[in-house]
Amino acid sequence: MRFIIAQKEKSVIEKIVSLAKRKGFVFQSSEIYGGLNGCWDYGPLGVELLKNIKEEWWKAMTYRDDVEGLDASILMHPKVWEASGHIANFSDPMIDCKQCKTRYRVDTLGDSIAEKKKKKIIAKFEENLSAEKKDVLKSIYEIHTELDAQFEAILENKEIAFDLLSEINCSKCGTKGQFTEPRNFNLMFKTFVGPVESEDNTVFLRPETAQGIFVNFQNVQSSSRQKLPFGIAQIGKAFRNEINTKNFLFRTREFEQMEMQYFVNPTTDKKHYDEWKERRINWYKNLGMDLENLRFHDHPADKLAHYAKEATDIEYKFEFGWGEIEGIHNRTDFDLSRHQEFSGKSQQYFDEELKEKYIPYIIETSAGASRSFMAFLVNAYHEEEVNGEQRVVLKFHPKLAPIKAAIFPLVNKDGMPEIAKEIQDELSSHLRVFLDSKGAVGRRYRRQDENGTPFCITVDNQTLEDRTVTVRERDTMEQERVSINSLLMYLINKFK
RNA sequence: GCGAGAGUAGCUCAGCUGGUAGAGCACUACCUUGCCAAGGUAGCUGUCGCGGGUCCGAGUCCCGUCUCUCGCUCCA
Repeated sequence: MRFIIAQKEKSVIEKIVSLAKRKGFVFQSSEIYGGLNGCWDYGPLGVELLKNIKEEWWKAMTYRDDVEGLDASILMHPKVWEASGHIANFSDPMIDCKQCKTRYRVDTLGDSIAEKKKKKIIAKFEENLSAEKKDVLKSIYEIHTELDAQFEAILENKEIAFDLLSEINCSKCGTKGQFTEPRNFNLMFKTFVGPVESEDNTVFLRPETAQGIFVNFQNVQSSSRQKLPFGIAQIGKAFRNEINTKNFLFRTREFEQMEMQYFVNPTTDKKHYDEWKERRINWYKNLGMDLENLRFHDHPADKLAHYAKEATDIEYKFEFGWGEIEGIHNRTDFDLSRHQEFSGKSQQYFDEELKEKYIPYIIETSAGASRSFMAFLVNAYHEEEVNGEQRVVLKFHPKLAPIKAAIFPLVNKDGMPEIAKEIQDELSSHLRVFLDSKGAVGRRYRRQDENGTPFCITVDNQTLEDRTVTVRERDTMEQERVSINSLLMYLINKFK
């Protein structure tokens, strides 16, 4: 009996990573130095695609009378992150069981241990403790008298936590004394304002753009004279020091968000939440995302984040599974209340119509620009067979395509290159176009297919007679004759 | 962070048990053809991810490290 090992089919993601590199969509960051984990650079075509995605989002979200734009600073006052809950929730000490590799949050480790067992563990732990450490323990006992609180406090104390851990069994595999030392996982990047590195001037790179909007709520509202309901939109980079990165652009440490926070009267939250859900999924649909690859994933009530009353994700079906590309949350008045509390500045809004003051509720639509980029790229990727040959084509929506049209002289003689150049000059002040005269025309079509260019304009023999060109559509590969004079309008209509 | 696999030209890869690197495509120039890629001729391209070690000699063996992919874990 012989085993035939089938050659592993390359995953779509691998194909896309290599296509992205070959065509100049995405490169690995610092590649010549071996790369930096989870960091990627957008190349010539990638930056166009990303820019187009952001532009379409910006148009859809801010070209309306109830949404204003904003571009807040990446560095913010450290108190912002205390108010937002990021400092408290973002820095849990974790331990791993070396035996079975299970990871635990140290602060919740005690929850699953029975009281009787806890007593036993502590007794054994006290027995083996050095005199010096016993003093530490004493001071803890002075503050905490309850067993559970004592247990937790010991685990929170860096000096003696490990001694207690070595008496605890892993609840999964039962092994004792195999826990790693507690390590802090702070997901925020830390840096310093000014040249001196000290605790006092520590600041964080924002882990989300939303807080920049919350703290500017009143500035924007009063300067733009907006009345509720209204929103503030922002596109910008955010940073999270993730434990590990994954899946190409999907989980990275530096990423770009497209966020809109919509401020509403608390009694109308449900209505606005539903409306924005609908608008946001339609945005993806209208830009050509396949329906079967899109879905809402509602967060069950018991899994909601600390700030949310209702939450749903718009997910795209990647090869690795459904992945969130946008979150829509009803954040209630959590954020503004917290900022009011921490800053001491009122965040209330006076509603002229109702003659009442209240802290607005916030409906948030938080889209990942980088994740959308990846979803649009994956969604556009098609392998087709044309006359027995494989054709790779990126079927971007024309609005997203990095290059809108390519211009080819059929042959490099009889004045065709000159006419092609003329057309390029005319179109290029309106659209991003590309002139290519290298190689057989069929090959040039294919090259543009891989770039996702929706239209190819060819100058041929007939052009010399009647000033018309052929326009070849990317997906159908069908051609249409258009006169050079009306070419610009013809194309512009295609991008509406 | 753990486990598995991978890293050789811009891309896809070959290189058997160690003897200082190859193919196809791409790219450049010229010729030829002329509407759905890969005709001809010539040419360019690599300290074999990085750093150590063993050896007379390392792409090949050993150790470390970085990066990517997959599976866990994590994802407020």
